[in-house]
Amino acid sequence: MKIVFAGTPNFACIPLEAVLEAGYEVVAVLTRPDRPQGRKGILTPSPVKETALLHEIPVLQPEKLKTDFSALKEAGADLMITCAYGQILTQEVLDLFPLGVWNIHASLLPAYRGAAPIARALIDGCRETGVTIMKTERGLDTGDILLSKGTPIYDSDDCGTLEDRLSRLGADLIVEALPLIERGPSLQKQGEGFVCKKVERTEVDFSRPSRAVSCLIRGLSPAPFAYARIADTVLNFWFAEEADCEEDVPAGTVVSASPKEGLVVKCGTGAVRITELQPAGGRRMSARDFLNGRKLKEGMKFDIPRSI
RNA sequence: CGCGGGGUAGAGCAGCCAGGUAGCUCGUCGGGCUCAUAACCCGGAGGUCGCAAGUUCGAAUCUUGCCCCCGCAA
Repeated sequence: MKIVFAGTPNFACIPLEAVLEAGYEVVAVLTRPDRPQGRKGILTPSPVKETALLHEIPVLQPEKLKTDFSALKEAGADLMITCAYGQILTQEVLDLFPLGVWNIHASLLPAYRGAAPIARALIDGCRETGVTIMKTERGLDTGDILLSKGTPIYDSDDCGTLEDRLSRLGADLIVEALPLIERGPSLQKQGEGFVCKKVERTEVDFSRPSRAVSCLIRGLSPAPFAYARIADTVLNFWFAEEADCEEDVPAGTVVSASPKEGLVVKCGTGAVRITELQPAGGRRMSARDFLNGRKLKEGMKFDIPRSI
């Protein structure tokens, strides 16, 4: 069975390697074109491309798949696996594969269809999410479901750790799914679901409840980050946990700023303890290290963004 | 030429503008106090001040060039 693997970000790398390790013949990898990255605008290949090159698999990266899929056709694969590829597939492309196109999606469909299911589930405070293998159709993640598996979301998770776990889960599931697909699987239709939007860099609104703040921070870490302003500077937050707070002070007030107690900020209800952060121009550091520089004192107040 | 911050002890920072003894918080090591401690007190070790050249009697500090790290924006 010849397979094309379509994917772009890190999330797709482990599934790709799993498919290879399981002994399948991946005849080509489809990924988005190299993009300029960082301050210097260096042209950077996608993580999936790097993985493909490592395994000496031909890489296809059309700017517009919609009009430029001749190379994909020539690959002559029986089946395509998609995993966060990043371009919409047309019916013409879907029809290229006798055994169909199958998607690895990082949510328990039909919840969290779309762009940023992992971050969104975390931000929304979900206690569980998962991975779904389903048939890729023209609709946005609406195809019939073949397999799915859940995993708990812990308070110790951020988007990075959760993505990593889901990526491994997706790898296991796709390896489990391929034999089923060859045999002609039975599928389950999706129920009523919803689409989630891409995540953006977001200013923390400390007037919200502590859990909402903590989930936002963790959901946007390690990118694109929840941030806040204080004392004429911007802090990116890498990690936060909920904390107790008896004090009756306005939301956004720094309740504790000692290396021992950590950086505790009052929220609308409760408080959060920022444990990992990054000042503008600086490296990521523990709150302890940050506070050792004595930049913050108790009683100072974070800006609260205007109502959204 | 997109905008900007930074490189000083193991960590996080101050000192630089107005050149002249290497400072703070923490960690670490040793000692003390204590029933005890992550608490408190005393003491110690630990630094090519990113690199190079220049100015100067004297440079972390001023000048020039270079290297590296990072935030925003794309």
